[in-house]
Amino acid sequence: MLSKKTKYGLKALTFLAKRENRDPIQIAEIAQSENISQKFLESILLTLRRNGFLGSKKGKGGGYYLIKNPEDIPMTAIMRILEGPIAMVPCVSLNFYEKCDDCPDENTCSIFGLMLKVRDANLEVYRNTSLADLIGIKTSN
Amino acid sequence: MLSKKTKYGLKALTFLAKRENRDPIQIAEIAQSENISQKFLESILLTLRRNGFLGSKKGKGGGYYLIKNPEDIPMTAIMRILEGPIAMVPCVSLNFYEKCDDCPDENTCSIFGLMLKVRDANLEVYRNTSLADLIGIKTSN
DNA sequence: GTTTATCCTATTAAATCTATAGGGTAATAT
DNA sequence: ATATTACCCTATAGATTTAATAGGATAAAC
Repeated sequence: MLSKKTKYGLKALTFLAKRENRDPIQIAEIAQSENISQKFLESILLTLRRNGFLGSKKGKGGGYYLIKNPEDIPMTAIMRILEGPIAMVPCVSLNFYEKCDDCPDENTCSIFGLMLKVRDANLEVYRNTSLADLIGIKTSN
Repeated sequence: MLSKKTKYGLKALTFLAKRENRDPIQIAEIAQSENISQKFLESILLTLRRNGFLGSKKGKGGGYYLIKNPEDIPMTAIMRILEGPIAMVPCVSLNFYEKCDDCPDENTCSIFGLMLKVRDANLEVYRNTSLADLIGIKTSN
């Protein structure tokens, strides 16, 4: 399941990406427009700023704004920050590798190969999708 | 993240699939061999039996056994039973469709298209992998 | 210096996942 | 028959994660 955190984060990012200019937008405006708890969204935007996706400005006329071109923000980056590892098990994760505590040996694990294929399939999608693609015409089907 | 339920279920299924015959195997033996809490595994096997993957026999000499050929058990089926929907959001789910409560319109939702692609990528993998594939030689990479 | 709006940590509330408890039921062996 | 074995089944407790809130600190604008 996609967490609300990721969902809200993506909605906020697309909201900002859709705008013609990069003037700061207040949290309140995004929250209201996208139907998101303002405080919750606040913590999400903070995370996105700390990870280099957003810039912010304090005080009157302040708010958040995109710091990069939407074309240059791949889904892999956003998903890893908001949702965590793309892999379903740590032992096949590229960026969050960890040994599975209950698995004695990856080479004999029956699930390992499947999880590898799943990871690659998801990576393929996320790598080939940027924030810009999300605000464009909807994908077919 | 893959739940322990699914992980344990898959391990139990592969354990049973690997055997040469289809004699009943006790829960205790599977649990011990795969390092799984016996009571937890019990409830998982029960689910798998109720969904037509396993048969069971009571009393002495009883246990669980595979009811189908491993080749005829696609990952889609197992994942849906144990892990739930393959889609990350209900609005793109084939078998568990539901409208997202916070989304006014799927046609204008910026995430919809992405989630559709992710779902299809995962389906592609799960549809083309059977339980038999899990006990074979490990996938490359 | 007052207002505005982000910054930041901590805490609570809710939901989900994992595991256990404890007795019921049916099959087998003797 | 009856004792034993092993699955059947529901409920519940414990642990973890997710979602949301609280409340003040900091910095910019006017």
